[in-house]
Amino acid sequence: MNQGIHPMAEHSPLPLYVQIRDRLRREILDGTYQVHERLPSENEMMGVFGVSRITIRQALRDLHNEGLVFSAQGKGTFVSKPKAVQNVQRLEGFGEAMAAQGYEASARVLSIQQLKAPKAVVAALDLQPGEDAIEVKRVRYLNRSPVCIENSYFPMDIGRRMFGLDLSGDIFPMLENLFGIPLGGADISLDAILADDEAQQYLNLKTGEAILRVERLTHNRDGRPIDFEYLCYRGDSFKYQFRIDRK
Amino acid sequence: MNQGIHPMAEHSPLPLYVQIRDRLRREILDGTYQVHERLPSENEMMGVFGVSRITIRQALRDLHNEGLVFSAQGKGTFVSKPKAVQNVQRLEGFGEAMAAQGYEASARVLSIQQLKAPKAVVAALDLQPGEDAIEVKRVRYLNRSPVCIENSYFPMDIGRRMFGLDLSGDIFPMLENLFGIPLGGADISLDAILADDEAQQYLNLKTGEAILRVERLTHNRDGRPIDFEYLCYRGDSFKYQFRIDRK
DNA sequence: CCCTCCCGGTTGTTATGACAGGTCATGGCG
DNA sequence: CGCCATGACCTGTCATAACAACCGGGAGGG
Repeated sequence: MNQGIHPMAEHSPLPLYVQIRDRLRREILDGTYQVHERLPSENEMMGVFGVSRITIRQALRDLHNEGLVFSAQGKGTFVSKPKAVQNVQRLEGFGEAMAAQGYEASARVLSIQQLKAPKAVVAALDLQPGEDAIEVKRVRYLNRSPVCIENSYFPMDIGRRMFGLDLSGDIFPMLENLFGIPLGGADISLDAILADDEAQQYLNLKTGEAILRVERLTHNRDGRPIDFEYLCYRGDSFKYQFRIDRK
Repeated sequence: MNQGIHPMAEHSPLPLYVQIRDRLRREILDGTYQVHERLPSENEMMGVFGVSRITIRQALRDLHNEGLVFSAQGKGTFVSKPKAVQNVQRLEGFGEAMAAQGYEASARVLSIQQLKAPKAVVAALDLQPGEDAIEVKRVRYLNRSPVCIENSYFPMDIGRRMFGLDLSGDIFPMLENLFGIPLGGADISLDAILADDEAQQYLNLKTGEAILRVERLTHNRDGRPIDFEYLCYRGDSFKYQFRIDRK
């Protein structure tokens, strides 16, 4: 068995279902499987990948949750229409959103420091004038290319707990699960600006290129603002997508 | 077995994992389990519900996808956060949104014409290759300053009815009230680009200024795409704002 | 010709069993 | 006293097996 997917080739910590899921997703996205085309049956995949049915189903289940495939009992599993956007009524961080769409996201921490909160931060986080805040600067990578500079500001009682932690992952799950802060919603504001020095340096941009700037103020469930961020995306390599409904 | 959950009590077509999932969800929402409280372990639940572990895990998997619980290997499964508050963002046109905020908005129609739909429009509106569409080009003004160029594409059956109408107002209410088309939702995509000739001309921009570009595909309530638009906003005079919630 | 029944194929559900890997408390050793 | 090894407990992953529910087409009967 395990002819298609190598079982645990020494240093292959990735679970089998993850390998299969990612491969199927790649093949769906690159057109190997057309929209509404039937995927091989679970039984066939068992043979192809040399794994048991439960493993195949686990991979398909994830793809189903992502909205990439749908199943019909007695008929098979099919590629669904290529919806560009799905999870958008939901507040998600960059990494969460990208992971949900099958991209490989990572972050590099540039700095974390305590400073006197700038005016905009004071207003956003509802601080006292002159109060300190914690600033976290990160660069976001997508498929190993820098796409976003992220400047986050936290109130002291939350931000001080971040020193010494690994901030290269997603912050939202960390706030929720590690800090026990239930997140509520976020106010988002988007505009377009020209690349400044910082953007040119970290995003490898030339002078005069366009930047998609996002201001995001995230609240906890009680409505207290807890995270104010500036996100500067390369205009040529990122789109902010979402879906809204009428009434 | 099956002491807690009755197996298939005559007319109980609900799968066991659905019954367990729904019961756990109810208990989470009504406070039987507090936020961040540990749920019984999978092993314990096997005994309580009298089912196998795979069934328990299937129930927990669904709750996990709903964002109600999260797991930590070696520790247990925990309640993540209370119920979902769906604050749906309302789909509004430019004029509607501006009027709601007390601004004075107007529009000038540059052109309306029938043409062979460009590729992106064909894909968005789900047309046949080579099919015609109606294009409406407008400039949007806020307090008498131009802030947005709006290129809208409609399928023929809808667009042809627009000739001769006054298009200087809002299109969405027109579609709903005059045409009797109930609107559903819209997929929105934002990025940043540099001003092109058209933008420079109509928005009074210089070369090399940043543009906030919005692609908006609006559907009717049945899900049929009926309006595909490119909106190009001056980066320095307009912000796109909205609010989203975390599940 | 048409309708029905059946059968092979497919997904849906569930049981049992096993091992890997993480967490945590306890207790023994230095 | 402090450190760490150990084991109990937990979730994560995967295999094998079975039956149910459903779909589609073909065989057979009217």
